[in-house]
Amino acid sequence: MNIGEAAKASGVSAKMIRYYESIRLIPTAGRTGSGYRVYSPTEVQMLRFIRRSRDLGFSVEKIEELLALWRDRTRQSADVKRLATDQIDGLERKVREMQAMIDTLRHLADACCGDHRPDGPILADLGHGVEHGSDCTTQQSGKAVPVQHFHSR
Amino acid sequence: MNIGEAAKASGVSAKMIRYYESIRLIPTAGRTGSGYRVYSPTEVQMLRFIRRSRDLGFSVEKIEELLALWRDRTRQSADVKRLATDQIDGLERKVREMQAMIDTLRHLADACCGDHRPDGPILADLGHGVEHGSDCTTQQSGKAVPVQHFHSR
DNA sequence: ATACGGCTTCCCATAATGGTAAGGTCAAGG
DNA sequence: CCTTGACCTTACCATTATGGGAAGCCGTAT
Repeated sequence: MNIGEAAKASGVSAKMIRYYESIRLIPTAGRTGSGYRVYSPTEVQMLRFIRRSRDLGFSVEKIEELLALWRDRTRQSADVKRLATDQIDGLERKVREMQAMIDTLRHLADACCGDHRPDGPILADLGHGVEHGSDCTTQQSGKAVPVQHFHSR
Repeated sequence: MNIGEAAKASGVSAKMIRYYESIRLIPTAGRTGSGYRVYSPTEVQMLRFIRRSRDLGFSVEKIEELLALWRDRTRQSADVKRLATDQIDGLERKVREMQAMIDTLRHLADACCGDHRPDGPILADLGHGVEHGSDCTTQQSGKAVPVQHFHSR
């Protein structure tokens, strides 16, 4: 199996397979005489494992741990469970942060009539913080909350 | 006001102020004779506007639009409202995706006893269990859902 | 033989931010 | 007057995970 076939079979792009090899997430692939990488079904399976883990939001760093557990015959399911619940906690924290942003934005949008007046409360609020007596105080201390930014893909 | 004071007053790091200038999000700052950047209260206010918008999850690209509206005296509040609701929609979509990940993970974690048995269902599911003889029926669609990855900061 | 498609490596780009290094500047104190 | 320390400047590098592209080799079908 060459890299293209392995990519199709695993759902991981050839580019990413090479990348995973370069960062040693996966072992160095074997080569044909002419230098083509070759993959066994076992390696494709590992790629699928990685792919699925990425789909579940695990970072490459976490996947390294998961792979170690996967390979380790002496692993204990509690270890795996801990990784999973940590991941859940992280995701839930992010969800809460985003929900807070949504609440504030909805509050601002509701106060904005969407009409043709030359000024709405949103920009004023953004510029001056709390104004108009609005209680957009979901914004806590002066310290910034780590924020995720999203680009549509 | 030099860059350090402007940073403190706006909550935007000096590093990021220079970055915003370099990408032309903010106009080129004035300089003292010796080359120090100087900031007026108006510019500090713009930085605060940016900072608050970032806190609400707007990308720099979106903030460019918001700033244009902020500066444009002929702006219509409907335009601002549209940006806000678009942002809400994007955030909600991401929340739904993450919730789906959480559900899947919780399902896996619940099925995992957290005990000392040398194997749990999580790894088998992630890897499609080929190694341990289970079938591949846990596999869903081959198409990936766009996924966010989170690093704790 | 030739063309096409797949493979290789290497370099570049993304978004937003932090870090570091080498050097100039300013204000206070000896 | 000179030193010290805090602050400023630019420039470069790193991060995460991924895609794009070029230049060149390889394999197969016509």
